[in-house]
Amino acid sequence: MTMKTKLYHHLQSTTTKNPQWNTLLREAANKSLFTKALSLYLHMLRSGAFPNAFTFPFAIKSCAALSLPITGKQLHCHVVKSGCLLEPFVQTSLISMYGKCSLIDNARQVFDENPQSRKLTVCYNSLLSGYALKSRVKDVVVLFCEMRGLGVEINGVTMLGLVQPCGIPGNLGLGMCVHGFCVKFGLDMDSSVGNCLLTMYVKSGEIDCGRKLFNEMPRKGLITWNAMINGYAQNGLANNVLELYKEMESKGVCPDPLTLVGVLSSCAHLGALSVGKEVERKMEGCGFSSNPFLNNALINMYARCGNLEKARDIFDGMPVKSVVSWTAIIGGYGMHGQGEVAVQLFDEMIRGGIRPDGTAFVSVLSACSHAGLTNKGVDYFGVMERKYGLRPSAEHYSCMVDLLGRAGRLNEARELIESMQARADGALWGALLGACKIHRNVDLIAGTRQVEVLGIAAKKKSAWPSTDEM
DNA sequence: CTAGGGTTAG
Repeated sequence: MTMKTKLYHHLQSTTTKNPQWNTLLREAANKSLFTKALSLYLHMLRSGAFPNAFTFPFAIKSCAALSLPITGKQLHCHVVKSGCLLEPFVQTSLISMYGKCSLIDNARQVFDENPQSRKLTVCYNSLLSGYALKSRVKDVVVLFCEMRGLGVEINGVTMLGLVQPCGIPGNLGLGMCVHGFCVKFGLDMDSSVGNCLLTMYVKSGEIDCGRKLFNEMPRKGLITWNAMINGYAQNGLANNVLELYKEMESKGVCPDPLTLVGVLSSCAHLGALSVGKEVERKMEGCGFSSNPFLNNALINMYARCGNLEKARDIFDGMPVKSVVSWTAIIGGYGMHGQGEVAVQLFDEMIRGGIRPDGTAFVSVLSACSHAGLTNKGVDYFGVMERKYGLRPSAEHYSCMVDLLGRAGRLNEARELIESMQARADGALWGALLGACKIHRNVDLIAGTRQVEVLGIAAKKKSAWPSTDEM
C-alpha cells in the first residue's frame, strides 16, 4: 500500500468522527471566535481525527482573521498532506488567507498551482481581494481582464476587488469606469457593491458624488449610512455628519459602534459637547462602552471640548490602550498647554512597550511646541527616524518649524526646511511665516530656496498660494 | 471570495 492510499484509508476511517469537530469549528469561526476555532483544530488533531475539506476552510479563515501567517503555512502543509488542495473551498480559503497575511505571492502560487482556479469565480475573487488589499491596481485589472477573456462569470464580489483600490488618490477614473460597469451588468447597488462604491467616492474626496450615489440607493442599510456618515467625518464636514445622524435616527435605523465613532469625532471637531454626551449615553445604552475605537474617540472629544479630566478618566479606564489611545490623550494635554504631562505620557507609552507611529510623534511634537519644550522636541524629532525608522513627513516638519520658530530659532527652522526631502505644504509655510511675523524677520523667508520652487509651482499649478495672497 | 471605524499640527 502506498503512503497516499494509507492516508486515504485512515481518512475514511476517521471521517465518522469528523462531523462533530467540523460543526464545532464552523460554529466558532462563524461567530468570529477565531482563537477558539484554532484551538478546536488542535484538539481535533490530538484526538486522532483527521481534518478534511470541511475542516480546513474554517481553520484557515481563522488564521486569516487573526493574521497568523505561520500557522496559515502549517495549515497549508496539512492541506497538501490530506490531499484536499483541489477542493475549491479549501483553495479559496488558502488564497484569501495568504492575501490577508500580506503573502500575496503565496496566494498567487496556490492559484497558479491548480489549473482549475482559472475556471472558478471564487478563486479569482479571493486573489483579487488580496491584490486589492495591497492596492495593486495593475494586477487587479489584469486579473479582471483575464477573467473576462476566459469567460469566467463576474459577480458582485469580483467588482468589490476592483472598486476597493480605487479609493486611493489617482484611481478615481478607474473607479468611475468600474461604477459604469456595475450599472451595465445590472449589479445590485443596494448591496456591498453600492456601499463599496460609496466608500470609494468619499475616500477620494468626491463627497458630492458619494452623496448622489447615497441618495440613489433606495434600501440603505446600516453600512450605507455609516459609509456616508464617516465619509463626511473624514472630509471634515462635521455639520453634515450630525445632520445625517439625526436623519438616520429619525428613520429608525439603529446605530452601531462605527456610526458613533464618526459622530463623536465630528463632535470633537465642532466642540459640540452636548451632542457628544448624548452619544456617550447612547453608547452605554447599547452596550458599546468597552469598544476601544469609541473610547479613543471619546478621549479626543472630551479633550477638545475642554474636559481634560474626563478624557483622562476614560483613558485610565481602558484595559488595553493602543497607540491611538495614547496619541489622543497626549494630544489632549498638548492642546491645553500641559506639555510636561504630554511628554511624560509619551515616555511612559514607550516604556510600556508601545511603538509610537508618525501620528504619535506629531502630537508630542506639537505638545512640545505649545509648552516651549524646544530641546525636548528637537530630541524627539531626531529619535523618530534614528530609533523608529519613521521618515518625517510634511506634518512633522510643520511642527518642527513651529517649535523652532516660536523659540526664535529661525535660522535652524530655515535650515531644516532646506534639508527636507518631503514636499513643503501650506501648513509648513504658515508655520514659518507665523514665526517670522512674531520675530519680525521677513527677509529670512524670501531667502529660502523653496520660495523659488514655490514661485515655479504657482505658475504651473494654482494649488499653491500666489505671491499676492501671501 | 464579500462593503463601513478611532489618534495628528497651522
